[in-house]
Amino acid sequence: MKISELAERVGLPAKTIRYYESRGVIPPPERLSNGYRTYSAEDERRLRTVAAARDIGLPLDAIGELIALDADGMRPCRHLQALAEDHLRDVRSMIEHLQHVEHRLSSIVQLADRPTSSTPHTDAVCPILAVQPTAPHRSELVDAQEVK
Amino acid sequence: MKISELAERVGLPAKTIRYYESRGVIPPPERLSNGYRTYSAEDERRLRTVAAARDIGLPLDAIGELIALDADGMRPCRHLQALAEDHLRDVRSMIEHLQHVEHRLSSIVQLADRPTSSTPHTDAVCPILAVQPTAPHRSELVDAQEVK
DNA sequence: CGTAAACGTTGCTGTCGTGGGAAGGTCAAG
DNA sequence: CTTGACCTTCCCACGACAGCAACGTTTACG
Repeated sequence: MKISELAERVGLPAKTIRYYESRGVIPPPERLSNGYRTYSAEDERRLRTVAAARDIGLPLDAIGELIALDADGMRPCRHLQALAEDHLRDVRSMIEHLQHVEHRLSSIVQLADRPTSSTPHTDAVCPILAVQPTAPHRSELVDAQEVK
Repeated sequence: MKISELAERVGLPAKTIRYYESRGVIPPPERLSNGYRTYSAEDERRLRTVAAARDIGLPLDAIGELIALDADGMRPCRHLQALAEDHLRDVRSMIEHLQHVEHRLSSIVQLADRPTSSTPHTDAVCPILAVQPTAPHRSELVDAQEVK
């Protein structure tokens, strides 16, 4: 199986598969005599695991450790559990934060709907932005997620 | 007011202020004879607006347009409203997505808690990852948010 | 047989919003 | 005079890719 067929079957761009290899997330596959990568069913299984782990937002480095453990014949379930617990905390705080932002945004939209009567011309660039900021503190950058 | 004082008052690192200037988010300030940036109260007002807009997750380019409108003497409230509406949609879909992820993660954590009896040794790297994937489709990358 | 399309390969750059650090100029205090 | 606290510019790194360049290989067709 060449890279574009694997890409088709797993639903990832071929470029992404090469990137995962270069990052050490998946082991380098065999090569044909012309230098083309050739993949086994085992490789496909691993790549599907990578995709599933990526879909829940785990970082590639952590996924790479899971795959490496698997390649060593270990069952990385304990490891995965720990990762999932940590990430679950992060996801929950992200949700909380986004709900604050959602609330702020919807009040901005509503305020902007009214005429200037209820939006006093303060000295701010835009009065509706002058409402109390959501986050009194911030520090940790949390990862991005994909949505359709 | 020099840059570190402005940074202190607004609560942003001086480095970030210079970055905003280089990105065209804020206009370049006056310079002292020695080349140091010097900021007015007007500049501080604008920077606070930038910080408030950034806290709700607006992209810097969009914020830059708001500030530019303000610098041209316009009230960018209509513009802001449109931005907020669009972003509100994005934020809501991000929240939805994260809630799916949260659900997946918590079921992974629970499954991993049980002994192998309930986690059949499938051919997957880790059986608990084999559960139905959350997102049947995905495409659009949505922005990251900050949390503490 | 030539050639064009459709693959494959490597490598570089850009995204977004910073943080970190280098290498150097300026200024006030001791 | 030196130390330390500022300021300046510039470059590198992050995560997870996407886009493009420039090139080699294979396959199909006239």
